Amino acid sequence: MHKKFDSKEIESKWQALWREEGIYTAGDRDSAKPKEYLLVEWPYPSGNLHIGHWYAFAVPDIYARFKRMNGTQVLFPMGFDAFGLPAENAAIKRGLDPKNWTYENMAYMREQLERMGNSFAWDKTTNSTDPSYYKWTQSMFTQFFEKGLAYRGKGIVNWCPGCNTVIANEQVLPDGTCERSGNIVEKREMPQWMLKITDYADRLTDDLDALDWPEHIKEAQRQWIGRSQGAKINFDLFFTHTPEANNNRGPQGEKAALTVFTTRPDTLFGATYLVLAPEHPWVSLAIDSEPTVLANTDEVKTYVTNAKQKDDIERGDNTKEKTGVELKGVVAINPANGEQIPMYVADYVLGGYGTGAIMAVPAHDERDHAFAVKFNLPVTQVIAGHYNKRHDTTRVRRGVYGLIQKNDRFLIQHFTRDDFYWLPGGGLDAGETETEGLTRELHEEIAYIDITIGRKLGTAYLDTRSPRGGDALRNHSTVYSVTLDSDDQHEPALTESEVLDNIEMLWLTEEEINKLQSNFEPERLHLIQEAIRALHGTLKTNGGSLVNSGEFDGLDSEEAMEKIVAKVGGEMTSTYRIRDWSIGRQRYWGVPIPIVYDPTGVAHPVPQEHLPWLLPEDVDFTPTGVPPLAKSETLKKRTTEIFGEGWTPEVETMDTFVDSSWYFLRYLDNQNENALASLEKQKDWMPIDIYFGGAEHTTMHLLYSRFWQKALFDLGLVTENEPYKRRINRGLILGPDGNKMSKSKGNVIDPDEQVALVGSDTVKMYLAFMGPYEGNNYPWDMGGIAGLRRFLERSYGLADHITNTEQEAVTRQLHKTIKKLTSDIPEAKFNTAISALMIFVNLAEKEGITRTSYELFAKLLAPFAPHLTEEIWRELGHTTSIHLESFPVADSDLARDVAVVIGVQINGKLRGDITVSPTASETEAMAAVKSNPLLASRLEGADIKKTIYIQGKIMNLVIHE
RNA sequence: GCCGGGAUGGUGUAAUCGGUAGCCACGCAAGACUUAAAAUUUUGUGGGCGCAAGCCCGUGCGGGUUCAAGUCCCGCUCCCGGCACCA
Repeated sequence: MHKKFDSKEIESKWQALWREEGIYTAGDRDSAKPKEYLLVEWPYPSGNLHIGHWYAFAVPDIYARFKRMNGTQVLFPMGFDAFGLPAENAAIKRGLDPKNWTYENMAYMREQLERMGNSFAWDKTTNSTDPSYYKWTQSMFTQFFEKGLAYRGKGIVNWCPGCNTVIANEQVLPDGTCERSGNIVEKREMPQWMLKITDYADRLTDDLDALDWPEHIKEAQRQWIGRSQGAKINFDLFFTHTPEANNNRGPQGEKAALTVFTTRPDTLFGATYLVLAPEHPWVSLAIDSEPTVLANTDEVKTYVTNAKQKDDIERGDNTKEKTGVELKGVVAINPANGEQIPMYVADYVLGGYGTGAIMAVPAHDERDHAFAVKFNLPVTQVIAGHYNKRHDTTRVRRGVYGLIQKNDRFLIQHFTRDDFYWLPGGGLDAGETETEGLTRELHEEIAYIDITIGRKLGTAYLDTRSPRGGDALRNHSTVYSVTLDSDDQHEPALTESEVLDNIEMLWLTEEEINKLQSNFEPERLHLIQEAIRALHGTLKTNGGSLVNSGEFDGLDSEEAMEKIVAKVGGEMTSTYRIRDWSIGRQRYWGVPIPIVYDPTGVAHPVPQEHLPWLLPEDVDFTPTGVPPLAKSETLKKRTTEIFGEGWTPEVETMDTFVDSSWYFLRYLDNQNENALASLEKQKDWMPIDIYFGGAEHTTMHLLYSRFWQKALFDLGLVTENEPYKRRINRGLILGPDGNKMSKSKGNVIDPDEQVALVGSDTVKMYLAFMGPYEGNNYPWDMGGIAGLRRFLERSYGLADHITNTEQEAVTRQLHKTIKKLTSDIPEAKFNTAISALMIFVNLAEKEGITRTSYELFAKLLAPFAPHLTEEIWRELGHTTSIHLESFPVADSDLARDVAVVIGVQINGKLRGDITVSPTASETEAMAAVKSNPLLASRLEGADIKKTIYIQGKIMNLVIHE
């Protein structure tokens, strides 16, 4: 019978002692030890710990404790992100003071956190609402302001009617709702406090490469920042409706011109019209100009008005038909060839991206092509080869393969729907499927890629002087130029008949290729597969070359870019999807923006000596859309007293993401009154070695705080350019029904209840055992947690199985377990580590265990079950904490097996197994096979052609039967 | 559409420099203990055939490479996450 495991009693007893002895106090840096800074996301003090908090904090504690026992000085702090709307909303609803509400919650939650039994360094704690904290938030803000990094900008902002405040782009979900309240976000035009995160877009993208983060997070940030490299090119305008407008020069005497942004300057010769976004300032100027420069002002005006009323979702629907209106009476001059091209306003061009104006190249852009077809605009192909750069990051998959075979060579090409629009036919015949249409087209005229046995020999491409001349192509007047080797030596061009005469052509659909795979003899099939693979590699790197581009004809598209930009006086540049971070909030419970306005309305930062710029308390914070701080008399009075009559305070507060952008720095030096954190303390601890957190922060907190750190770095206030070396994203704990926990679904698991039921150690181990910590979501399973409780009871009960001597197998298993834990825990593979502990207990319970081994086992279990192991440790007669002990080191001899069971395969099929030493020779292993009657009988009279023996793994015999 | 990550028993998962697929746990079934139930405990548990020894099949689907494939290669399907008329 196992010993009674009174988790409640054990937990409160040892928690009190740990607190009393301060064994988790971080104190000062001890340079004799290596350091590890482990960070978990500080919680919002909502008033109650939920199971997600447990998953977020209790499981990383295993890692922290393991590291500590391994002689590392660990910093594992905890604090509260305590500003924010819930406090204010609770205050409004129940007539409370947000500050009291927040501080009571923090006190209660700290108790709950202590009952978790984590090894937090409470001596380093901080919270964002403490004036000694937000003094520094404000100080950094004013320094950003002085550097021009914080500014009051005008623009269209996201207004959340639920929160009664502006929110940042990152806080708007893809469906257009608010990340906090779920309300549909409105667009409003108003002045806004912004941080210039766009200035750091390049560094935020480039520096990701060196971080030890999961690739999907890095990639999500890259996409969010959305850098695209290209060029800005000016197009001069020419007025035909009001020719006198051509004489109007700008302030510098410049002609009227429009700047477009393009990622494909190499296709400039193919730009056959220009498109402006409805929001483009030139459009409003043209509408309002006197005398009017447009021949169809009213039509344009109507279109623009309608377009602006459409919401983002409607405009973002790229499946709908393109709309637009020509700007009659003005044309643009293509700077490459001097041609006059028409101009349009259309809502498929976005005002907020690039320059809000594009050059349309319908031959090489799907959207431009769709628009050109609808408005009957010319399509000029300027890149030869089927390959469309727009899709350069991807490999084509769907579509049609063409396979050309000549002796041992295969010529294979693969086409997709995107190739249609410049193919001579340009579309499908009636009743034809896509595949049929492509096949038909490709039978007639095509580009070739020459592949042989997995090696790229060279490329060939379709070279036509008459890209729109579908008829000419149909009549087989195409000239194929063929490059025969990878050194790009151009062979004399072959005529089409030369090519066709020498090659046996097979045009295959995907289906047929698949069929081929089953019918071809293996050797040839292999060749085809290699060829297809090489083809894909080729497609990825081969951008095609220029045609119909004057002096640039024949140039590779990649190298043509800069040359064409140089010729037309453009500028190579990048644009970004990311917008500046809007941080002003029209609410009360936040950090006051430390800005005052002089009597003329100019903004000035509040000087350092007046920080913290305290949040006033005489405020009615009923949300009306008017910032509550505007109603504070004391704030007004304070401003007047310090700065003089006529000066007024800024009345907005900061987004709480600002508070959490630097909290990890304050932990390091939470008492410092002269700096946010001293550089010495930062050198001691930064960067953060592991940041454990949730997926929801990928493009918000994680991006903001990286930006903040870089901005501080440039100010010389921090020692590191990147805050987080490694990031581990955990998943979600779902309700027992597999759904996200929510009160309305009634599937919420209360951790306090669970702890009362089975104990803190059990809850923690259950959460760690469910599966890999990184990534997955797991439903709560009542049976599962009972299993962990049983395991701990049996671990405790091992005390009843103590013997004077133990079987060698037990000792060996113990050392194997040490080895397994030592490699699994650093990789955050807590589930397999626990599984190893279970295997050991299963064995030890059956076979008996010595007291020495039991002590070692207790230490192994200590990071996972800190309370129970402390109890076991003390019962074994120790007077100091087990958590001050060192983690056991595996004896490499004992951790190795003396004998292993390995499988024996005959002709690749498992037919039995043998027990041999892991270092047994092939002769020894063969002897073992022979002594196995079943295996021996199978080998009787057989001719062993080949023996494959891998020590400790497998024996495979190939025989003639 | 593009990018990133996945798919293994009834369930969560384990095993990837290719080497006995299913460790550990849950669940389930049968037995022991009990008046009974719970708890505990023993045994079994991928599917099929067989009294058994054993045999056949099996890691989303179709192929391939290899003595040997969950793992590598080619093609596909579905699921999760991110982005999306971003020029």
